[in-house]
Amino acid sequence: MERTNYCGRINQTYLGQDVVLKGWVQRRRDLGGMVFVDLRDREGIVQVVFNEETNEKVLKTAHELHSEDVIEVIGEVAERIDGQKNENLATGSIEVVAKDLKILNAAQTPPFNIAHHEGTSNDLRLKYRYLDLRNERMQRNLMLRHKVTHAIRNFLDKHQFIDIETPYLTKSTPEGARDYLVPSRVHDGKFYALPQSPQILKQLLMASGFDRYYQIVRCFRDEDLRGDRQPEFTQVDLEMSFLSEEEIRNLMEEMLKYVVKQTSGQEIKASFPVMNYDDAMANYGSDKPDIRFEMLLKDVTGVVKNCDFKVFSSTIEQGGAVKGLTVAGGADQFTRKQIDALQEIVSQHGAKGLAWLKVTEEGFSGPIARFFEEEALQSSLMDAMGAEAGDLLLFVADKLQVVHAALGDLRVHLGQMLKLYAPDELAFLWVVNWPLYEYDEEQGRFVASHHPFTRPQAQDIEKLSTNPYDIRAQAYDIVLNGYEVGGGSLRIHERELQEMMLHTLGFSDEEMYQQFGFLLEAMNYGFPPHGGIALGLDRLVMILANEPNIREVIAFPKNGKAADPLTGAPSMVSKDQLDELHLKVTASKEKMVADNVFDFGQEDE
RNA sequence: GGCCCCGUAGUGUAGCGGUUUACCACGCCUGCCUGUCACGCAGGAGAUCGCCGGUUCAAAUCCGGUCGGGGUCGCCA
Repeated sequence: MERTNYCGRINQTYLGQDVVLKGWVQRRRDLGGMVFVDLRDREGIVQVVFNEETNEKVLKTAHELHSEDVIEVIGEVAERIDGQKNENLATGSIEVVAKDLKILNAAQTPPFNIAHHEGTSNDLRLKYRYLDLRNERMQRNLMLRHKVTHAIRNFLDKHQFIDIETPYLTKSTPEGARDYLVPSRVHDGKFYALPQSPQILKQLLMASGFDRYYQIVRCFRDEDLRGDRQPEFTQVDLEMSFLSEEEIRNLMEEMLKYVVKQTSGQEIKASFPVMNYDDAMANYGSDKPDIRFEMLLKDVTGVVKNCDFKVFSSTIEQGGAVKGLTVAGGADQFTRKQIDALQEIVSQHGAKGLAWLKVTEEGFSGPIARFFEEEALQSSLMDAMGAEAGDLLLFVADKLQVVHAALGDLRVHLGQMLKLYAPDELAFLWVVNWPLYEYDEEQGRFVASHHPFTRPQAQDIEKLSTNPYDIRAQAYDIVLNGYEVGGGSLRIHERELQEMMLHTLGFSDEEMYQQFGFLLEAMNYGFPPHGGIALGLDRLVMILANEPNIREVIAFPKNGKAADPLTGAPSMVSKDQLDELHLKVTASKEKMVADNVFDFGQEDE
């Protein structure tokens, strides 16, 4: 029989009608003379009733049902009498009285509780991902993801964007993340690289005159994973010709508001705040500030420069800085032990310690209070920190970079710990005026802070040869709730400027032509002014879904070691395969076998 | 690569040198039960305490190593 309805979609309008349902047994409640089954499909759950009056034979089969059996039920939709309705269930006011039951496929007992997978190890969930994805939360997340991409495509189509695919087998380029390499059978000893992003190709599409391009595209980076980073991830990749930075930002803002409206129903009216990179670093200690709450970093370097607390004064003497956070009302909230736990957070970022003061009506208290007894010092410190009685003051003294990293992270932790924002709040902002270059101490050279095709700000171009560190880029990041969900820039479209840029990055002429010759050459043939942005789709969906980890919005993610416990990838390959690819593996066989921990398909019987 | 945390029945956990025959809950199996909804009741099975080594009269418990997982710093233009 053909299915007539989704379980979760049955409601009062079907009363008295016969329905054919197909789904999974979420739960059986067997009362002997009657059986209740919670039947589940992608749209939800409905209660099915089996009893002797309707069909004795069917009741007998119902006694044998197990969790996750796939069944077909034919029955009549009936209203539940008062007192039997279930308020916690969307379909709780009705039930399906079964007339017929067919077991389409019986199931083994699942290896973990599918409906309540909280606390189940990540590894087990990934190994049986197809079961984990039956969980309501996972179904909801993947459907949300679908709605987000659907809304994006819808919006971009309306705005004349053209979806164009770019190759996955492409050329390895220096700069940036490590590439995933793909060996070539046809070309001895040569490799393709999977794209870290389609950056150059989308620029070339601008040269071709497509004017507005987009692609929802997989990107690959062979770097260590994090909660918000997977080795393969999805970008909403866009490029536009003839638009200014502001025009691009406005369009993206409109798109993001549209996406939020379409998926969560939330209407964001105000325009996104635009913050200078320098201000973000100074006030939030981060280039992706979470502006759902205040608690700004306060600079007290000038105030404590000459104080008797040597940790402060000598750090400043050596060129460092002292900054702090004011935790409003925190004096009574935090025990000594809890403050020690905060210390752990800052030390992860290289800070040597976390100094603290509690502000009381009588002045400061705490282990370093004795250094701040002088009244003038006390009041100027209070002023600088914006503090009042009852507050907790936390300080880090170190190199400015360390201070920012430590306090920036501490701030985020405190915001979370003290619940300083609503759980479903969405706080977008733009971070602009990025430095074009950063100095990489390890490599002893400048590296592009965005990428080598980023356009310097017009007034700074002359500094390319004199003072690269001082150049600002026409680059912009879109930040949401403390996550970088996208970044873009205006690009260089003039050959001469692009060559200057690459020279500053340390490229010789030869290296430059070898790596990027095709791009430079394209710039000879009428390359339009252009710019673009790439949004991290996984992160965006993660935040909209209110999930703490990007894995929860990806159907088949990798684990922390970039492996897939479900399929067992990556795995060893045969010698024949290697030979054909002209490859020789030098890793020890023992190590590889030991590393191959995945076993499956083996029954224990 | 560094640092931190975790590995005990199918799942989640308790136990942290000897009163242990390794606790509890869920799940599983058997039986009973006609209005349950994480149904209930009675009974039952299920664990070489990740692995290797050491300390000890005695190790799930302490120590070292190793493997696996998670987080984080580095890394991620």
